[in-house]
Amino acid sequence: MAAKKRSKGLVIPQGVVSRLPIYYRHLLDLRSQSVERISSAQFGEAVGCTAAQIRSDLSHFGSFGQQGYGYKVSDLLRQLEKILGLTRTYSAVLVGAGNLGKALASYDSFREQGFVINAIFDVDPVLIGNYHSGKVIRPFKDLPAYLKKSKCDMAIVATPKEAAQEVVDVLVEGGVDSIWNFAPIHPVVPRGVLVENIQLTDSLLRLAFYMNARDN
Amino acid sequence: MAAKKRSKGLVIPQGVVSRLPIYYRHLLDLRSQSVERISSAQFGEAVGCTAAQIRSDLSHFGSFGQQGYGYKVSDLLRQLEKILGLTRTYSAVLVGAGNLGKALASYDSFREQGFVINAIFDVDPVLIGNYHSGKVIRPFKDLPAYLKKSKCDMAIVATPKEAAQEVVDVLVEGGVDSIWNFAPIHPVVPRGVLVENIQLTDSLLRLAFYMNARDN
DNA sequence: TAGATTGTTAATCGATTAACAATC
DNA sequence: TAGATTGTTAATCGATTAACAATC
Repeated sequence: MAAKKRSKGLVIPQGVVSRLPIYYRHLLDLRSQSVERISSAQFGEAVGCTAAQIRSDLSHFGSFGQQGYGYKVSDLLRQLEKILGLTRTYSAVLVGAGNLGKALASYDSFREQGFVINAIFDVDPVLIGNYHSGKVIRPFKDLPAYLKKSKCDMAIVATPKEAAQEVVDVLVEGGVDSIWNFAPIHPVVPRGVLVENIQLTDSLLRLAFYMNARDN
Repeated sequence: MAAKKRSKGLVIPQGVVSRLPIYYRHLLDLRSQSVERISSAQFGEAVGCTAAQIRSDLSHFGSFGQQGYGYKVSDLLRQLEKILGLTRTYSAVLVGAGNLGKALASYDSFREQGFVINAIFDVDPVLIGNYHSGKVIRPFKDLPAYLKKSKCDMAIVATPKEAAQEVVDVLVEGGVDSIWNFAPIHPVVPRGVLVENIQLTDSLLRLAFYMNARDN
């Protein structure tokens, strides 16, 4: 049975993982339009891939469809929520309260998805003590003590490049094992610590590449 | 000759394009450490791929190394700047002056890379007329007129989900053919218009997936 | 020259797609 | 039941890697 593969430790290909959030988003759309069922063919059409890919991707996690019918939107949505781990909440700390950090702290859709920022840290004395989205900005030096007291499922790193590795080290030292990193580096972490990087500049450079390639 | 393939219209695989910014970033690092030469083996080691992949990726664009020596950092950097289109500047408009838009407007590394935001637009009467990073926030309804007067190489879309497609339509109508989109949709655009999406939530969901998978 | 390392070709690997028996 | 569509297997496609002749 396909779902068993997971617990056997079989890895899910990266490509599959990248598509799951797309599927999930589309299912939310379908639900909001009160669509009850969808076939893999319709689904593929909507998200821009083949029906076979939809079915094959989902089969990594189990059998969620019904022959001759397709998938029930509400069922598949519930399954994807389970797969993506959206049936619980996540407590987070944010390090870096510059413009980007502030933007992330006040981004509602994260909270709606169950990610709650419980504390904000920065080194800048000008920022420390200020309130942002209902939270006081704390001095970075208090981070280790904070992590000792408070459970923290993940950290958001939105510092400048230069500070990022040190920040990650302090977080890992404090027991944080999942990091969402916006600094333009690939932080080095011990095995077992997850890092998901958002490289804004890389994305911009890809766009520049394609602009350039088109014009040539 | 490999470089010729480009002008013949041969497409560069997505994977290659995604790695170019990583290579570029590492070369900047090397230069700042005054490293003069590097072999594909050292390079691969540093960025986490094989030597063969480095050489194969670069060979899509030409022959930049020297047998028995490797690559001269300054030369390869110059070549990558050309490939990525970083030898010119790009004029941009920003639509959406919320927290994320403001963060992007004041993100120095974009300007350093040659991307200059010339105008900021929003629909919110509270924001219109305010200044941010030296630019006045203009009413969105003035965007078409602005695009008629002013050259614009690309647009940054940092609006809520609901507004994004309409904004993209207005931009495309106004002649903008490259869009850096931060709204959580895949905008529909005519052929020939480039869209690079940054899906913050998708990235967060991938992290959640891996957290969940690890704990099971 | 001898040693090192490229650019490229061939071999391998993995991911995507097409096809179809199973079955709702 | 007949029609539709799944989950999965086999075929295809493309990307990565290993190997090596070319050569600095």
